[in-house]
Amino acid sequence: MGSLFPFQDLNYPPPSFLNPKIEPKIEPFDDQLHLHQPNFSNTSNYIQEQLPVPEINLEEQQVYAEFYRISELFRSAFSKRKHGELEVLHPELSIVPHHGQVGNKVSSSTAIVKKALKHSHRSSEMVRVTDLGIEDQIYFRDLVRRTRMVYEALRIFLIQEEDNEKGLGFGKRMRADLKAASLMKDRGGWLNRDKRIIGSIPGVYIGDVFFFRMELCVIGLHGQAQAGIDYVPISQSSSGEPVATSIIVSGGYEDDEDAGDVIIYTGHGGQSRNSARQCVHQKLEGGNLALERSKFYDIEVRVIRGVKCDKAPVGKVYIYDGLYKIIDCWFDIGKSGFGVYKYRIVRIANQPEMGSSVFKYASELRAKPLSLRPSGYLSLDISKKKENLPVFLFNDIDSDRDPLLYEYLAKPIYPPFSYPQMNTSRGCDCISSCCDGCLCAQRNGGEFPYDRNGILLKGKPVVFECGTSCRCPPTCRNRVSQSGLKYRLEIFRSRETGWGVRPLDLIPAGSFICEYTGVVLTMQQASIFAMNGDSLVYPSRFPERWVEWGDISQVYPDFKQPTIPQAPSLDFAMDVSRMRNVACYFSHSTTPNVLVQFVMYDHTNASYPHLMLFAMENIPPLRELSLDYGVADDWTEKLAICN
DNA sequence: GTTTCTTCAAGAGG
DNA sequence: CCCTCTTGAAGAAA
Repeated sequence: MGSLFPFQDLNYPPPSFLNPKIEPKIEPFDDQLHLHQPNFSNTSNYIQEQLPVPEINLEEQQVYAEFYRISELFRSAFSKRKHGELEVLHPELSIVPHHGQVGNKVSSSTAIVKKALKHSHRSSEMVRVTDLGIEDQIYFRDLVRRTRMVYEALRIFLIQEEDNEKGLGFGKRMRADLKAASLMKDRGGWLNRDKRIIGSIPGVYIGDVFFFRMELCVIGLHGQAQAGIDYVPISQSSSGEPVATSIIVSGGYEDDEDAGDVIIYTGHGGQSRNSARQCVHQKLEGGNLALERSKFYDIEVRVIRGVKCDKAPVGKVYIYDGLYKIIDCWFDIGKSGFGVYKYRIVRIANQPEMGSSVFKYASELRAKPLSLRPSGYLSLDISKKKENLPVFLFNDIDSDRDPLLYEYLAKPIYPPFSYPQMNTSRGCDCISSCCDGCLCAQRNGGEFPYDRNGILLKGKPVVFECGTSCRCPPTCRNRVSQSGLKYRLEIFRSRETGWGVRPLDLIPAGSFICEYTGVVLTMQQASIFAMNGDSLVYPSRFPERWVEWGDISQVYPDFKQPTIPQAPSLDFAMDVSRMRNVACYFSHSTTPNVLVQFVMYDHTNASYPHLMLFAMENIPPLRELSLDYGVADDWTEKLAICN
């Protein structure tokens, strides 16, 4: 089977960049300034009596035929098994605690992210963090991920709250991006404030995507709310010289030239108010001086690019592109005839590919896949139009064609008895779009599960979308996950994870990605099926990652993740041995970027919810998608073996 | 510690 | 779509 349980853990950066044998180093920085010799480290039981089958079309009949075929398999085997044994085969639902299990080594490095207090300014102590072991990498990735989830949850919460108070589209909007950051700062929720980190920030990977400048401040990637150059100021540097830490290249200066690996960057200042034109000479001070000093001492800077992106809330995203060095610095006359400081900034070799160029590549790939990659495609749509977007199948490393052997199943096959009997279910009576207080909102605990953009607001034990018995149109905002793919996906072959899945689009955090499909089996059916050595997925084994999504208890301690509607009993297994969809190829990770949210909409059997997959973070194009399959209780031991 | 100043934000309106 | 205005918050410097 191979691909069903891709248990190879997927933790970025990919293993080829790791060297787990090396102890983490947190180097004091000041000495290096004086030595002038920086050391840049490389960096149902099966219902016997048949219930009436609802009216179905031809295609669905074939699908049901498959269900009955499998049911028949069990019918013969079922009688030989006893209930007691079945219980044993049904493992307890286990919620894997993921935190604080990362080993003792971490404790040394956690010091650098110790929560800052409310009034504290940034520290003046400079450090460089390199050669983190894989456990530490996972730890920091998780920390950054969680911090970003809080930020995003808070931001969306503030917007929702404002909408609820003032109604849609009236008056000026509050700056939720700023407000969320400010609230987190007050609670000490910002990262990396007790040390100034030179070089890469632990837990932030090249290619990571941000929608707001303030988010860069929150995680400590770039500490300036607006200024493009962040640096350790003179007053805080032991050598009396400023040191640049990070720059943002976002096209705001007319004299910039961005060629990717090489940037001609303009210093800041000299611009008139409300205009991007130079109107006075720049001075060698502040960030300009810091960049010059960083060049002199050969110190690397982080580079973040602002890149146009229609899907982003502000038409722009910020992409972390890795470390660069300033190799040249001069004073020049700019296009407007005033003096500007210019810096030639070159990307350091042997880093993962730049996020911004991956962005560009992915957009070309969407437009003309075959001209960019003439060989390697096994299918340009493995779903054969069953999905509303093509699902690519790509393998350029070996001859494995395994995914072609399975029938593509866009929706799971539920047992007929899970569908409602005629006219027994009720839906809402909303005509255009669902409104507050309608039946469907009540089912979800009085609020809608999604925002206007279809972003999942909070993880819940189960989400009720509007269904077949509702009168609202398909465009209703409570029909997010039942509408199919919105982002293009590619199943691809990887040396690290076997078969995996990656998007061709940027997927914003909280977005619906796809459903996990297969043939739904009762536990009794499943237990027999499992004896035949076939591939089953048990929904109850997915750790409850949804509790992490939309959790703002860090800022509002009273906040509790909803426990209503009640958790489904999840008394089923999903058979993917013959029919499956793209979700089946997601890799496993203990720091996943995708979560499982149970959703009900088309049938009434609460034990058989849909397994809907949502993005837990902003997922850049071509980054592999990963799910927590809940199999890695012994993960740390496994790691030890791998190393 | 406080105040002033600058700043490659982001929203809204023209 | 681009320009301009407004509001805004952090951090550096004084």
